[in-house]
Amino acid sequence: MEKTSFECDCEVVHSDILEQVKKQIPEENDIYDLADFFKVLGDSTRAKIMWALDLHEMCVCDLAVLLNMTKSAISHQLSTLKENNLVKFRREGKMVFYSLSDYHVREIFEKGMEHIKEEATL
Amino acid sequence: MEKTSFECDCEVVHSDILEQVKKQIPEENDIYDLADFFKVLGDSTRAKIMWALDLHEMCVCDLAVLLNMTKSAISHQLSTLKENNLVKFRREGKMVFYSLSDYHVREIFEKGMEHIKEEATL
DNA sequence: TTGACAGTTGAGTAATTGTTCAACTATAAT
DNA sequence: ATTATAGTTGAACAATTACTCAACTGTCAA
Repeated sequence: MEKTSFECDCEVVHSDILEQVKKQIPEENDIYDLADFFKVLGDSTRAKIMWALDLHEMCVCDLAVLLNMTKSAISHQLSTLKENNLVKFRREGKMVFYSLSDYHVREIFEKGMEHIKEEATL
Repeated sequence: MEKTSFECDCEVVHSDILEQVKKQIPEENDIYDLADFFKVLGDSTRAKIMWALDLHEMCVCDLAVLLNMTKSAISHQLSTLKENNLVKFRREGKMVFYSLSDYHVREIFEKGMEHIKEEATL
């Protein structure tokens, strides 16, 4: 344990552990991007949309009926998902069909659900 | 395509797809819990803490120095992580050491990072 | 018992965010 | 061209939330 004088209100830390962790922890930007990625999945409306699109491509109206929300609300959330490259879309006449753009997402959702289910049994 | 009269502002939907998706989509509560889980990971401070704890157990001061934040701010976020069963802790004298409580989290973080890295090459 | 430090907690504040509303664009049909 | 419907977009509002600050508890040492 060593004295320190950082901007935080701490006086004693385990500097050996700190050094080790500083070396191995991912870059600031990568962690930031990762947190942003999880933040996008961390809204129940977007999570429902993602699950639905994982099962089948759907148009905005389909999603609006499924979630019992307005087209506008769905479209806003699809826009967020689009910005984060989680969904892709194709236009067919007046309709726009959305689907998942990345296979990782399914795996992440499944792992997350495992965690949820396991926690429920504690 | 069929006429509908839901509370949303849609008139025509693909009812066959809707029926299929409704049958397969997870329960409302499970999706809600999952979104909450991702929401917890979706903050850069908490994401940094989780990465750090994945590398080594650390006390509050260690984390405060590592992230250059106050003990209070760290403690609040640890509290959130605790509530969501993502970290566990042990007291040793005046210090409290935190560590990850669930092996799923590491896998989920790694999958998420894969997604980020892949996206960066697009 | 008193002082020092690690950590927690609750209230308050500033910033973020999900939805609504209204106006808009795009496509197709008459 | 006009009308109708699918979808998008920006502003505004309400709700959430991350951090600060100050006061607090818990543990150890003298």
